[in-house]
Amino acid sequence: MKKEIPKAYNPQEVEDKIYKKWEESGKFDPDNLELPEDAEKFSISMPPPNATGFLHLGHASMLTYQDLMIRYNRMQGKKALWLPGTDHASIATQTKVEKIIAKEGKTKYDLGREKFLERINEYVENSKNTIKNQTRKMGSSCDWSRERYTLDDGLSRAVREVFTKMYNDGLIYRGDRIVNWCPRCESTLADDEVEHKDQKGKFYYFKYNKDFPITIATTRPETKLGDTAIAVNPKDKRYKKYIGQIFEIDLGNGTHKIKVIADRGIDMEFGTGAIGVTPAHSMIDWEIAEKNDLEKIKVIGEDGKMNVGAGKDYAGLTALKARKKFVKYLQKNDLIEKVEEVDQSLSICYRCDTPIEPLPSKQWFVAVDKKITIEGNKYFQNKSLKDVSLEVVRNREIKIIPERFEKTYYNWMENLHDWCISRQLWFGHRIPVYYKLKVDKVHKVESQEIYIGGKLPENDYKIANVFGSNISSGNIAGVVDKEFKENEMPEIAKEIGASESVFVLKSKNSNYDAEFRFFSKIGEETPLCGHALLAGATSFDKSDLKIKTLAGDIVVQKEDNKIFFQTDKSIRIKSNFSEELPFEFLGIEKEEFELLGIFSIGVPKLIVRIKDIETLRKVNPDFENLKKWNKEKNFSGYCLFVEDKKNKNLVFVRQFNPFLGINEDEATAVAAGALAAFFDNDFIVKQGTENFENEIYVRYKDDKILIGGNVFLKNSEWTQDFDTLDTWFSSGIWTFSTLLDQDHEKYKTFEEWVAGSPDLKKFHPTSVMETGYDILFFWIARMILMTTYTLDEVPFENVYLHGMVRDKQGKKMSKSLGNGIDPATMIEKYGTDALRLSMIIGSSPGNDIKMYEEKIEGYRNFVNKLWNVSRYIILSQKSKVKSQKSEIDYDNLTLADKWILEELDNLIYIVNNSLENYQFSSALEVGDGIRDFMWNKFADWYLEVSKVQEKNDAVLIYVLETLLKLCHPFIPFVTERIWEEMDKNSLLMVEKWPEDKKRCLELIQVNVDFDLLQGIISEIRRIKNENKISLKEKVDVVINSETRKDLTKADFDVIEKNKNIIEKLAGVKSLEFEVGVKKIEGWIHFDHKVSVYVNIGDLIDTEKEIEKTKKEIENIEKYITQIRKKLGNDNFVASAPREIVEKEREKHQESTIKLEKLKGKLELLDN
RNA sequence: GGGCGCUUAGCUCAGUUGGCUAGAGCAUCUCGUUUACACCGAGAGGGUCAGGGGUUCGAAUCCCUUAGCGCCCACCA
Repeated sequence: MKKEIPKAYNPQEVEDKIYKKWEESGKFDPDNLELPEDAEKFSISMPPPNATGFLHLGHASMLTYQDLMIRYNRMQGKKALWLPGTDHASIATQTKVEKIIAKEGKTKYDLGREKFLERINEYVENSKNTIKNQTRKMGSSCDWSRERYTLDDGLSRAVREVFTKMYNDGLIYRGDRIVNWCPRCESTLADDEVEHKDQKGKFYYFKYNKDFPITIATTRPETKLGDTAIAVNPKDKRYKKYIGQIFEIDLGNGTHKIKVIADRGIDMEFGTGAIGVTPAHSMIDWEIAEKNDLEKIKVIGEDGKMNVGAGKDYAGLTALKARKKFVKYLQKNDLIEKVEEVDQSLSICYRCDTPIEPLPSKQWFVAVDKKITIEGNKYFQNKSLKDVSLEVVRNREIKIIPERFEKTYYNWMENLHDWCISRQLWFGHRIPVYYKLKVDKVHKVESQEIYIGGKLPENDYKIANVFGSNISSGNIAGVVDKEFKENEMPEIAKEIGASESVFVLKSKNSNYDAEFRFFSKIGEETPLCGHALLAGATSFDKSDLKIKTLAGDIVVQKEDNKIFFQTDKSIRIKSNFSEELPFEFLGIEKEEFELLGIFSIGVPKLIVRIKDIETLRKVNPDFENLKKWNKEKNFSGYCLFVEDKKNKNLVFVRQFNPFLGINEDEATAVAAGALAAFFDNDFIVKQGTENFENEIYVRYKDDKILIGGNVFLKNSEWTQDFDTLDTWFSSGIWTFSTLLDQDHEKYKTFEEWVAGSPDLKKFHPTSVMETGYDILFFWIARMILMTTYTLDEVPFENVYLHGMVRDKQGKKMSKSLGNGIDPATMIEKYGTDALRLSMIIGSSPGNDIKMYEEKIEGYRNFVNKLWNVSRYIILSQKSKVKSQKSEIDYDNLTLADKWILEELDNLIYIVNNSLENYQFSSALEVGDGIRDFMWNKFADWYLEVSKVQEKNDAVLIYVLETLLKLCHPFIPFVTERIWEEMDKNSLLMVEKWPEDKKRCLELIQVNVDFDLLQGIISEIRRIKNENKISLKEKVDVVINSETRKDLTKADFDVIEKNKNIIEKLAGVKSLEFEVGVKKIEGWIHFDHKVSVYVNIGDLIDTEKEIEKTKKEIENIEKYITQIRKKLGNDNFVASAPREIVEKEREKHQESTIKLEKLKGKLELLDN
């Protein structure tokens, strides 16, 4: 009764079903493994794939290695947990979604923060599902019930808790420092998120002006507009005399001072030996400036374009254009000495390849060098994060495989600078810092009250809104819904902590609709206030307002959303004022703008709406004339903006203040305040620039407003920091945040939470962290840093680093090169098992692996071979396998049985050994691995023999079962499927892993004997083959030994006993053996152990055989000479180990015999 | 500039304290549709272990050096 088993293994039909079966069994969850309490744990935290896009071969390889380890350990009876998840990957995901919406012609500002985040979440949901499905496709036996996402509620709380803890321990601080800024992402980057690209560049040698005594050299002339010093080496004789001198220069952007300073770090050989110090736009210059207390002039803005600091000739230009312009300026003034071509490395963003601008900025940092002591902590006793992170690897608490990466790790860790963790991205964990303004702390940002982590306290006072670029010049505008009393206002201002404040009060005085007070300093009333007007005007429904101010009465008219003002004192504004606007100074036609309103802090300004963005770009003011005009009209400038027709929320504002000179911050504050007031706080105001100097984006609706890094408070609530945390901050706590009890609300404190999380106790530290070496720094290092600190234990015991997957040429796979292989396609074509094998075989820790389709195809054959081996055994069973409980009868085994059992035992040992040492490839293919056993030993020899001798089902089944177990971690699908076919009512996945029994007392003899059989069979086959005799054609064979020395009685017994095997496998008609025969008819060949005489008459090609034999003789003579030389060397005999010498002697003897035989053969052939 | 790695058969790679005439798989060539498998079987050919030097009784393996390739780090302004 034969079962139907397909001839070829068909993975497509099998894999999904098998995976479902595993998943439904619940055995991916270690709690369902029915193990004793004290069973050893084995846990892996799956490196969370980015929640973006698809799984690529890199993921496939990672999943393969981890699944392999998990399955191996699970079968060994350990509590095996593989915890899967995904990472929100803020910068990568946000960039991706930005690209997607760009195809729709939109930017994130078009959508606004909320909608944009919705879009991202939608996208993430989608890719998470894709990733999960593809992870399943790979056969990953991870515990889906414990799946996590970095933005999960629990994980997010963990982030806040850790942040707070670090803050409280003084390890997190907010600092004003130079950071890496990506203009495209509009965000900071950590040092290691910056990549470098080699580039040709020009090296300009020039002087600031004709009389300047020192020439400097630079590749970025445009930054020199922000120079405040020249640094030279103190030993440099050329410049010594200038050190300490201060020069005044003007590069066309106003005068500033240049101080000549000494710095030992300056290379005298390089360039001119003098460098222009640009504190705001170079990391090293920043440090020099810090040391020397230099002024820092910012000339490039967050958009990567020159800002007002560079002067009006440059403001708004891209750095590149500004460079050209500045070089032209230098040429015109004959200041350039020479220009050289040099190789330089350009810093680019690791996510979008945009060149990085170093910019000064206020950001949050993790202090890595600060030494702290935590009571009762085994690591932190006057140690820094860096100290401990180094220590745990140095003392082998964490082992990195391969070891050489430890050096890399040390090197990186030792050079680590404070880690900038704030990002100006929208997607991610908001920094858990809340700000609140208070009276006595209002003057400096540094003294803002800060609330870290957790929930906010109750509101304790009320402000209508606050605006201002910095607190010292910050403004508060409010509508106070109560009767105005003469001396009340200063008190209110004090109470709410305004440094400058405006109040609009509803008046009961019938002459006025409102009254207002503006306080330029606390308690000091002043007459001017544009925001007040706006704030006030918008607070009333009436279209005509009469407002009382200290400056006089103002009439406000609202018409079609426009507001017109008329005052009797400071400004005369008519409703037809737009006619009077100096549009000609702006370089645009009058139809292209309209007056919208007026506002002011000190001096009134106009607010003008421009028709569209294009028009706004055209604006090119004539400052000289504007200045004059302003003076006449008592104006200080304009605020121009464009309202997006489609989306009312998008507004670009451009501020001109030719009268006072432009102060970015103030302009921002003014515009922001005005607009916020005018539009009833419907906007977030974000300082930024696109093409214009001093422009402000009023970008989207929210209840929070950010102005130039400060907050715009509404309703006096605590306001959370707008920035998000570096993605790696949350990844850094991944190993334990995922194991914390997700029902976290029942724990009040972090300590309680940790104590109340059983999984954490059970599975942490994780056993192995398996990942690519490319994220050693990004991730591994940060996990070590964060976990040792937070939990007082390491995140993992071992780190296994795999290499990158590359194409056949060794190139990185990438979409642009089109050389990528899609794992899904490969799985479709060849099956997951084949793909997995192609990942494992030929790979070694830390080394890249080359991947190409032919390789995968090759391993499909491997899988199929196993399938057919099993098919044969299963089909050839006399009785059903199911009831096969019969033990192997060890007393009744044939030579082949014994041989295969010993070989199998040896295989178990090899596989175990390889896996324990993370040598996955060698378990399978290298040397005597699984492949060799399965294919070359079991299939090619044992199964063939078993067709000849009486079948020993018990042996066949035992070997197959064991083989399947050994194969399972590598190729889980096919093995499980075969297991089914064997009618086992169990899952192979949780079968017990084989142990090598070391029962091989007979091993050596068995091997020798079977080797003899194989040798004879191979020899006969070879002879036939070389003489073009079909294997099928039966020949007569005589096996002979000239002397008893090389072929014993026992050998003859073996041959006799297994005669039928030789006859069958080698195609032999009659087999005889003799001793001492010198010559028989026909043809002769020698093996090293036996001589085989094959009687095949005339069919031999004697010439060829003679030649071959001669060559062989030559070779062996050479070899013997070598050995003799060795043995003749007294030094060798004296100093080499005894067993080596003994081996050499044996070799000598054997080859001498062989040589004699070969000579005999030649003699026979010659006849 | 500093660090790490690689170079072994046409290709992909093993070769773990230095000791089999340096091994696999793929590809090549020859023969073969033998009732598990042509996604197969039987056999064969193919390497100055990148070059040079050194240590050693003995080097693919350890040291030095040269060349080529690759990667990482770094503030050459």
